[in-house]
Amino acid sequence: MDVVSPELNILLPDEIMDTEAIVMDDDPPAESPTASGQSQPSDDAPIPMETDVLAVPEIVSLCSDATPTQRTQALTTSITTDSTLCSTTSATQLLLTPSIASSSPLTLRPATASTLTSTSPGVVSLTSGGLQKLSANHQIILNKVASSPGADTTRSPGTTTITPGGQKFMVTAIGKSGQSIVLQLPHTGSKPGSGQGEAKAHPQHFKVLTIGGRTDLKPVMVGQAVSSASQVSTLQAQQLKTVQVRPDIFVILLDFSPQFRDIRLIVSLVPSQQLLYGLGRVLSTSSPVTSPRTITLSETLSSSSKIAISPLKSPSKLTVVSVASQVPNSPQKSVSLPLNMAHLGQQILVQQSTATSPAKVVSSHSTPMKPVQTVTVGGPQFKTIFPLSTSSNVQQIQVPGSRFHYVRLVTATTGSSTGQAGSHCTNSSMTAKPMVVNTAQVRMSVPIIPAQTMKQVVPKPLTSSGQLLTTQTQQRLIMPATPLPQIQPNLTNLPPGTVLAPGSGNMGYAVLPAHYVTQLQQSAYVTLASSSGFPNPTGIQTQARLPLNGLSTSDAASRPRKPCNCNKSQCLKLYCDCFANGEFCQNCNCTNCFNNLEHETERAKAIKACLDRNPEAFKPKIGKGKEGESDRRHSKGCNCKRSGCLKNYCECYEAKIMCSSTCKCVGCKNFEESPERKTLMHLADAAEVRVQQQTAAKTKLSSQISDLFTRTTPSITSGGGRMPFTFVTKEVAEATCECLLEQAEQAELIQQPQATAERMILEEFGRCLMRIISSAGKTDCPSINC
DNA sequence: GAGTTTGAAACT
DNA sequence: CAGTTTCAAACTC
Repeated sequence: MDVVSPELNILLPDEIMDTEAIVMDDDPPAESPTASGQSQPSDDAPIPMETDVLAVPEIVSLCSDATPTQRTQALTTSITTDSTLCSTTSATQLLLTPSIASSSPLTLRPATASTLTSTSPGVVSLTSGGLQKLSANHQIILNKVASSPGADTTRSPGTTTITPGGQKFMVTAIGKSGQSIVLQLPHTGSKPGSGQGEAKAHPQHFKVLTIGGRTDLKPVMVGQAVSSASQVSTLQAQQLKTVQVRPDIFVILLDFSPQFRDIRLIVSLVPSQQLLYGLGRVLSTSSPVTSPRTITLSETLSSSSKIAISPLKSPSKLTVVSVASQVPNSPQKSVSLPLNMAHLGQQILVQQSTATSPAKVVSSHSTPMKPVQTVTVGGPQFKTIFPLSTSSNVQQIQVPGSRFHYVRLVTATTGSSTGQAGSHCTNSSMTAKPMVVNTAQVRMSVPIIPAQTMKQVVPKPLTSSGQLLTTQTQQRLIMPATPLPQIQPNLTNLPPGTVLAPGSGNMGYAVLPAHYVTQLQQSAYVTLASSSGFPNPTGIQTQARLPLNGLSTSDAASRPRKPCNCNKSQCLKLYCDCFANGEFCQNCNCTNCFNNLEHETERAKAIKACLDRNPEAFKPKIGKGKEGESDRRHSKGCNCKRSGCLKNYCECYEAKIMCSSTCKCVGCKNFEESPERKTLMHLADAAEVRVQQQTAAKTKLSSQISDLFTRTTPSITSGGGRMPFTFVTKEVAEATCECLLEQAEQAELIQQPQATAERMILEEFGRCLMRIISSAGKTDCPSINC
């Protein structure tokens, strides 16, 4: 099912996600449409609140249009913060993990509640100044819900009640008086608003939020299911606000402690009846938080998914993770897509939709998630959420003029998502005030170039439509927010589907180093797995075992990258290829490496320093030619002295381009008419051709032998088996001769003496015979490889 | 694998 | 900008 992410995209204007920008509206909209079509008039007295809300629907049923059966699904949400990471690695994790039980309600417990008491079996009330009562029914009621079924009528301002056995999760007094939002959560075998006893028949599993660590608050097991979940946490929520931008989508604003004040829970009911919820965070300009954090959102309804997103360091940046879930009865599976963009404070909005695929553990590259792309362009804060297609892959995109590599997350699924993406952009640009480039109008000449081979690979221009892959449904461009003004002009060439969003202040541009996502995925998984007490699905530990530098197996194969061996540069200098390519060091041999998540600050400073020294430090050195490789040239030119520019010391030679007038090399032999260069090229070409011919010959031989098996009649047998000579047909003989000729040519190329050449040929002949004999001895059709 | 060579990056 | 130093990759043995 498609995730209607544009809604979220539209529904998340700046003022919603930006704490600083939120303008509380004391007057609710006269008509506050609700997804459920219900109306929850609130005649209760105004409840004191710490914050107001922009708009509050009376009742919003997340699955209002869903059938009772569809409503049977339940959610369990947990937000945890690994404080240990914060202390040790300056990284904080925020985990939102609805999981465990299929019948668990969405549980959100801002744990900054000063007190948490268990009023009755299965009922836990926690009180805080800004929190409201939470009822673990299959509803989330925001603001007043006096008449809501299952609501705790005894609630009081600042009280949050969690009733595991119920079917409602109620949050009251978070909005204006008389206003409420009821998030109807599906619950198996129970009606919305049904009593607690029914909930007992369907044990609830709670996972409690943990964000930050208030010393004055003890982790509390909420309900019996919490004990089983063993995921007790503390959420430093001091205020809870709700903002409904549209009838079907609203945002729960959780004002946590200062360091977590930017956390947002976004819940939406998309037209497809999907429940979308997720975390978003905004770093306000006043946010003192500078330490890197990782936000991981995970959900398990009948399925689970995880998204890890690093929070932003730069002010007014936004990271939103949204998870859409449905598939009430689909087999359990684990889906993970951590997106961590923490390093450079990039903007990321991620929306995920779990698919109805059979139970399986999906790797990071096959996860049925729909990553979104967000490009920060500068200006006021903006956020966009796009649905990310399932089975997304990561492709690298090289933005002209930028050495950084953008990542395009594409999906293997075919469909009309491309147009949909454009539509999203259009909608976003129409709805959202911040400027959003309609990518449908963008013409992108962005090649997808492996980062490591950037200097060597001729960029592949896109088609006129800018569409690289016809099968991709979404193009995602995720860029960290490192300011790279120099690439600004090139952003106009972003591919369709790219969303250009204004950044915050001077942090105009976000650049995603190559394999940023994949690398961060791996990192996030590691971090996730290390989260204390987190019920890590088995898939998490296995799905993110990416090869070098976060590359997928296929990527690694196509773009092998050497691990660096830096010792003194901390991998924060351009000496380090990883750093120079905008990648994290992973599986490298470096020591004292700072090019990782744990050293965001240092890395950001190093990037800035490099840019200060050379604003084009991260631009590709090899300029892209207009018509291919012939026009490629080193932008700066080499400065070789002794290598003659015919060794890999020379960047030009390494990039397989000839030196140009920009080079300052001495004794250069890397020019068109250079005999030395021609010799090298000839040898290289000869070697390549030789390998190809040899491969072809061997393949042919194998094919001939295989064919022989199929054609040989059983009449020619000896003792029940075919005689070896029956396999030496004309075709086999020819193929063998080709192998021998290839061997002879090879011996000649390497200038071997005649005796050696003869020996090589004979050895090859012997190998051919052995293959033939071996094939003859097999009963099945063999496949012989020389 | 250790040592050397090399040239870009960093520094002065 | 030029000279020097530092650094890590490329190269050799």
